[in-house]
Amino acid sequence: MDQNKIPQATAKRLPLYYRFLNNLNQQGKNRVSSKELSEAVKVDSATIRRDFSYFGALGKKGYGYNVEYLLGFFRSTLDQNEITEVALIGVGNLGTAFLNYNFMKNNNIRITIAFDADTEKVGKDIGGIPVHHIDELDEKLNDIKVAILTVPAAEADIITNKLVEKGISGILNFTPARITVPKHIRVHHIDLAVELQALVYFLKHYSLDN
Amino acid sequence: MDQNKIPQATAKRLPLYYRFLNNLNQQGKNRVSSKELSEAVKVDSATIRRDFSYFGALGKKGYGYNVEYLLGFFRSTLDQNEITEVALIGVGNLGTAFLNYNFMKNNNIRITIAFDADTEKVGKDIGGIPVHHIDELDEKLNDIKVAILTVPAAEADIITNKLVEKGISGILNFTPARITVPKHIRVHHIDLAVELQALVYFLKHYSLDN
DNA sequence: ACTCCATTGTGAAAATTATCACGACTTCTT
DNA sequence: AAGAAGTCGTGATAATTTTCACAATGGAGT
Ligand SMILES: NC(=O)c1ccc[n+]([C@@H]2O[C@H](COP(=O)([O-])OP(=O)(O)OC[C@H]3O[C@@H](n4cnc5c(N)ncnc54)[C@H](O)[C@@H]3O)[C@@H](O)[C@H]2O)c1
Ligand SMILES: NC(=O)c1ccc[n+]([C@@H]2O[C@H](COP(=O)([O-])OP(=O)(O)OC[C@H]3O[C@@H](n4cnc5c(N)ncnc54)[C@H](O)[C@@H]3O)[C@@H](O)[C@H]2O)c1
Repeated sequence: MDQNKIPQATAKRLPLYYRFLNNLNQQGKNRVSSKELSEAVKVDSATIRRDFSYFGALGKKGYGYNVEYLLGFFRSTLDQNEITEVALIGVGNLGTAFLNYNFMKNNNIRITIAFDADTEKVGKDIGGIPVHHIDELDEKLNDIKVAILTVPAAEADIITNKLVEKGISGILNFTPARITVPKHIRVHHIDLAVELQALVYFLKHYSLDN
Repeated sequence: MDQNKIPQATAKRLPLYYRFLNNLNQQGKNRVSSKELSEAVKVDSATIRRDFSYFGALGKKGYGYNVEYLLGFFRSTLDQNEITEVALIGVGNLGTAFLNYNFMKNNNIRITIAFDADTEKVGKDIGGIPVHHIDELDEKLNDIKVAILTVPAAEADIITNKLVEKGISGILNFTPARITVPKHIRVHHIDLAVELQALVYFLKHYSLDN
């Protein structure tokens, strides 16, 4: 595809930059330096300049970056002009929190459909999003390329297989299961228990100043 | 502190290894190779061996690793013999999900106290955890070194300052705000909107086979 | 006891990521 | 108009992380 040159580390920071540029724009600021941005997002200013430079010369020497221009640039780079629809599987504690959350502030990604196995939940609207039975996945999940997985770990592989068959491209996996997918499908794991344990480990084993 | 030699990338994987070793142990397996482990946790087997090697020679050539031994080793390395208490601030959608979640399967980390500003929520027990008013933070938050932050973004800095004053060491921050802390305090950000946007970006801009 | 096989542990190389440091250019000030 | 101050873009370097590849060695089978 187009920009295979952009380092993954950079790509992961783009949404963060985008959000802060939006904030600045809403505050009416029209100029920003890598130094200011650095303080806001806690990323070294040289790293920010390097990140931006992969997209060309976006700023002006001695001046900084024009907020509106940069924002527009990232909006299209991050495909925020079109809406990306996302499905959520597993309307439990975590799934419900996501459905109720307004992802779409400054953000054109929407959860538009949810699935669960529990007949208590099926048929409801949660946060304005309809919950269907998981058996209807095949019928209802069309043209959606991204799924959020918040089912119990034991169900993760089964559901993943269904999603893969249905032609999903990316999965944001919140279950502790490390799911197996064909290599053209991208999975990002967010493993809350691991994050918490890792934080505790760092606190106990790393010296205070790093 | 003790093991400043262990790369951060390695440290972040330790809880993952620990969990899978627990699973294997419960399944009655008493032997495992880096290759098997690799398939389960989706980390290259050479990386796993390298990770383990920072702690010494834990395995046997031609045999692999003894599950029980390795598990015991990681249990003490990850301080899973003692309980780590954690506070949660902000009992909203996300906070409630965490309180209801049983973090402690194979895991000695517990949320033991929660705080909120909403008097509707104060006084309740959610998932068996008492919710106190945020104004009681100073009085009630003692000896707890780790906090999970799930308040609205606009409150993040205020609450962070309170936590810092109270002597917290680590914060797991779920708000989109990039909070500012003295440098001896460790903050891990889990930014769900950023993760989702990054996933979408990868899908659209990276070729299918990587 | 001997051979074969699997698998570790690790030097060395490669890949990725972050940071330094400065020349070039812009804007601001006087 | 000239000089000072500020800030980018980037070559070079450093730091970190991953991966290769294989000698060394323990275990299993005969
Ligand atoms: N809640 C947390 O704080 C938390 C933290 C870390 C990890 N997780 C993980 O996230 C996942 C979800 O956690 P949760 O607390 O929301 O669990 P939950 O039990 O509250 O929710 C799971 C939901 O999935 C539904 N479900 C079960 N089988 C299904 C199937 N085959 N198809 C569709 N839906 C199905 C259930 O009906 C339920 O609504 C789990 O894997 C959990 O380990 C949760
Ligand atoms: N829910 C999600 O799916 C989701 C996704 C991404 C990010 N987030 C972020 O996580 C945070 C929490 O999200 P949420 O959906 O749970 O929000 P929420 O509004 O449901 O919950 C926030 C809670 O914080 C409490 N609160 C407000 N001010 C407080 C204060 N000063 N002290 C203590 N408590 C206070 C509120 O009473 C409420 O219970 C937000 O910053 C949000 O941006 C949430």
